[in-house]
Amino acid sequence: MLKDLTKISCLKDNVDKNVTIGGWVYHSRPGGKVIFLVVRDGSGLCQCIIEKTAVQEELFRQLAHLGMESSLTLTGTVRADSRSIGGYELAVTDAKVLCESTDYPITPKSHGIDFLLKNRHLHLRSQMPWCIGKIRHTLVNAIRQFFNDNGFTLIDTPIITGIVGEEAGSLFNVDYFGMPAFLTQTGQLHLECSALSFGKVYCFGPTFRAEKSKTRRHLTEFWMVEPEVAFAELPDLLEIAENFVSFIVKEVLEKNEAELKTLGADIESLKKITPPFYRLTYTHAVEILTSQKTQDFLASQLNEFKAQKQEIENKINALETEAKGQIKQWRQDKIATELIDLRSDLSEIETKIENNPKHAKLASQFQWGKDLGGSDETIISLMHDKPIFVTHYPRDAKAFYMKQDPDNPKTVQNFDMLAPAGFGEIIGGSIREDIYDKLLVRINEQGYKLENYQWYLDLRRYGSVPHGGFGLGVERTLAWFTGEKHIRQCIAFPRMMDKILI
RNA sequence: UCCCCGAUAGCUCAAUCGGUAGAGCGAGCGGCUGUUAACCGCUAGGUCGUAGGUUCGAGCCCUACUCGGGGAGCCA
Repeated sequence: MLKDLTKISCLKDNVDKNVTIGGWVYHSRPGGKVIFLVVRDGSGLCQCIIEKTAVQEELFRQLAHLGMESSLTLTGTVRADSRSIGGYELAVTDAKVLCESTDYPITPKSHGIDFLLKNRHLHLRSQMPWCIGKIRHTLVNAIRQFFNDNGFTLIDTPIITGIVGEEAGSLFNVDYFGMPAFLTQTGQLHLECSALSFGKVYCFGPTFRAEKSKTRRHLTEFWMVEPEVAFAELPDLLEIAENFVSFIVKEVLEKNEAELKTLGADIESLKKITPPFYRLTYTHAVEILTSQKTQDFLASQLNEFKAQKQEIENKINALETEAKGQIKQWRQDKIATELIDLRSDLSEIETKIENNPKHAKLASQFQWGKDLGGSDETIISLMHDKPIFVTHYPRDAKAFYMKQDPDNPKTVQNFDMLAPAGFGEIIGGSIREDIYDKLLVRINEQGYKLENYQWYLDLRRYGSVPHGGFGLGVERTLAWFTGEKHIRQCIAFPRMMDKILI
């Protein structure tokens, strides 16, 4: 069966030939003498034309009544037609229905997020999840390719672990034959061992955080890639990170331009993502945040938001006035749909207007020593058109293993990479403390049990070298590339706080 | 844990001052040779999230709860 089928993505190579495709009804527009069936097969969409005179009468009747997501095979001649989606269509001569679907829950009209998540097992067939899935595939491949081509060795770090990376206690507990264990929140500590064996290593897999964060940037299970490099100093890491991010952007742009367009991604901004990225110290970032320039920037943003709000309100008023007049029913419907969209835009812009002064206040009152908050990152991110490295955070705000900066002992040699245009943190990383005595002090300061870290200290006892690494979140990166607002759309089966679907 | 918003047909949303519950999509039937979220006609579809309260009368007002969305903290 499979061998007899032609993939829709290959129709362009089969013009004027007779082929059979197998797929699902994505959209149906039955007419009296001609039926338009848009069929998807996992490789693309194809409009199939069934003329009443070209097929048997009973088959025509059956095809005219096919519900969305009915599965079938269709045989016919491929022809180029600019009116068809994808530019090619199938003039059907025969078809075989495998499964007739009726009452498919997901309709061509808009749905709420709750409904779509409850129907995730079916929603996965829709265009948006499909496009994101194809881009994710490219992204994951590009990530592996970059590290494989640059001398890194893949290390599969454990998912069940007894060690805790950072002090955060928000880990999932596992009852491991009566012993306490956790689902991993990072492969870093295992990678440090590995880096002292292989030199350059990386791990790539799921990671788990039991943080009670219900936002569009959080998942409890997400995928992270973490390189770790021996003999590396901070500038080395930044260079690897910017080359890495530039490479994966380039790959996605090359291989998924059509999907990016369908999703409405900002392709022009993505094309700007090339080395070098901006470099900013934490101290400099604080100066920016508390500067008049930032206050002016936020004030101008506020004005822009207000202007946008006014514009949306004007549109709403105009449509409401029009709807009150004597107009055709179809126009009424169209107005109703537009109003729903506009009201949703309006509510979003109102939130921004409400938050702007709060963020401005937070930024202006920012004190050296605190970790950068989400809104602070967003402000820095909005002020740049390329990714920004923020380096040298205060030692007290960061994890115990980060290496102290010799030039300013109050800071550590770490970095976050912020995606531009308000997307925020995509990467977090650091040089690790490689001096035995200093690490010992940090472990004691944190009040950690020394016996749990003897093995970690061993790495500093036997052939310690400067080393470091970083972690990049796959779903956040994907959200940034695609312009998707919710991170949960960027994984096939999202796991969120208080919610496991299938 | 805290703050804000919401819950009306399978889905997305209306319902003016508290006064008989509405529309589109989807489903079913019929019509239409080129449709692009097609269009036109007809049909079916409701315990207004749950429990109380105020009132002659509650989808609308009040209280509590449940569920969902957005945000803070934390983070990739």
